[in-house]
Amino acid sequence: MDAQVLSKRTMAEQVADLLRQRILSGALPAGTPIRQEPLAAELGISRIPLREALKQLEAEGFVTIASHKGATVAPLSVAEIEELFQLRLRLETWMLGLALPRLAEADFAALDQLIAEQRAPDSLPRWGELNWRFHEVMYRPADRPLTLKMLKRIHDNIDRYLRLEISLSAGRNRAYREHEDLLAHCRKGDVAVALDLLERHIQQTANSLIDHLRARETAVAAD
Amino acid sequence: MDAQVLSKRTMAEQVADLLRQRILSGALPAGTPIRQEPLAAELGISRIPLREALKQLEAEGFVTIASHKGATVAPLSVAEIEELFQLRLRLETWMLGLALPRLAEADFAALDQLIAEQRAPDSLPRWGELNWRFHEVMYRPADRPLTLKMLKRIHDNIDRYLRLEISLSAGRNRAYREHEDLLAHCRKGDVAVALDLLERHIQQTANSLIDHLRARETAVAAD
DNA sequence: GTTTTGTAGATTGTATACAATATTCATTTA
DNA sequence: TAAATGAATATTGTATACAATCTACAAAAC
Repeated sequence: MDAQVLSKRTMAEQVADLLRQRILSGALPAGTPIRQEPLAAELGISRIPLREALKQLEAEGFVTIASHKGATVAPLSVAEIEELFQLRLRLETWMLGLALPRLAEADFAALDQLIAEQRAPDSLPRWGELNWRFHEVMYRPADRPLTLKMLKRIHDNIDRYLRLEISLSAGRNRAYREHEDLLAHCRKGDVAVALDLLERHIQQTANSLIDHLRARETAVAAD
Repeated sequence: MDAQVLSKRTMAEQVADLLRQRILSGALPAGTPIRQEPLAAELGISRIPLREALKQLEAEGFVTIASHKGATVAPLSVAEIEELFQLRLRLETWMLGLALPRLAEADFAALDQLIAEQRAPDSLPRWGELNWRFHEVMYRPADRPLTLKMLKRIHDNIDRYLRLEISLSAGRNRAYREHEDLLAHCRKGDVAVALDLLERHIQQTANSLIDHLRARETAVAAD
């Protein structure tokens, strides 16, 4: 039996999950104001649990709350996105270095499976989730749960911007190839090469996203 | 005029600050259950803003909330404290490397001032704050605001345990000497030595705290 | 015409009241 | 005696109602 399913979840928790999904999926893009009364009415609840959900999402970096003014979907500046990628670089190379010697055959099999799922034709809406799970499986043996939680938060915040760019499929195919390459070298236990590939993978992702965002920025400014 | 002072702060914010202070000062030690009704009554408010404050503190890592069971001051395991120190090591050496070439004379003066304050006889209750400000001034020129915020959170969570050990004054004096040493080499612009000293400073702090905690743990277990 | 002021409406913040869940402890049963 | 049951109590979760604050726009002052 799954305890999560059985345990009565609170309204605030369910609402937080729902809104998080809407933000990650792009249904609520950055900057969207969140009015409490209409949203609570739509969800059929009062504003109290909604406010608690918003506080939770604020802590996760998805929402900005200004006293007496309300909540909006948090925008990330290009500088902040760059910083998040730099954090990923530092933390993930550390984690992979710790985890690599402890990766077992079951982990490699799971990673193969995830790459296959990512390549499936209808996987696009689950791209962010599958991408994170790939990285998570690699880092979990490092046995650093707080760091892993931090990394998930960083990934999620990046992903809602990456989504725009990854739908173009060119970057997506590159990411899959890099995952395969990285996995192959992890299997061989080639630590130095694996860390180098991971570093480049993160760098590449950062560069293509930031180029894309800068292009959009100037396009918007030219309007 | 200071906008912060003028802006009307919400009850939830004030309560969060108050509780955070009580937790950091040790007035509310780890594991203490937080009952909403009595606490709200003591503060002269309703449970609604108190609940929002608790949600905020949960996000900051100071409080654990279990549905329908209530909130407690979050305990940190020795393993989690070790992980937090390892995160500090990675993030702070990175930050100092970025910041060092950009540290100006005004920064060095501020750091001198902070060491002097730390050495003042009545500074013990402000130890955590002064210690963080010393590190913060060093890292701020790195211009990585998200990382800086993350580090503050880590420092605060460590500090409420460090407080127990630092009151013994032996470790405190060691910390001050290490700060002075580190500052001297930063002034000289000696990057390699400064990074090495910072690394050792964090390691030393971690070791003495963890030894202390392990000793207490076995002492308690022997009860 | 521009800026300032003031008021009405919209929106958030919080108190109160009630519902849902968990805990405690006396009672029963094996 | 020990485990199981269940009602009484305590505690948290949420709806409703009201207070405080902000926003937008019209009127007044310069």
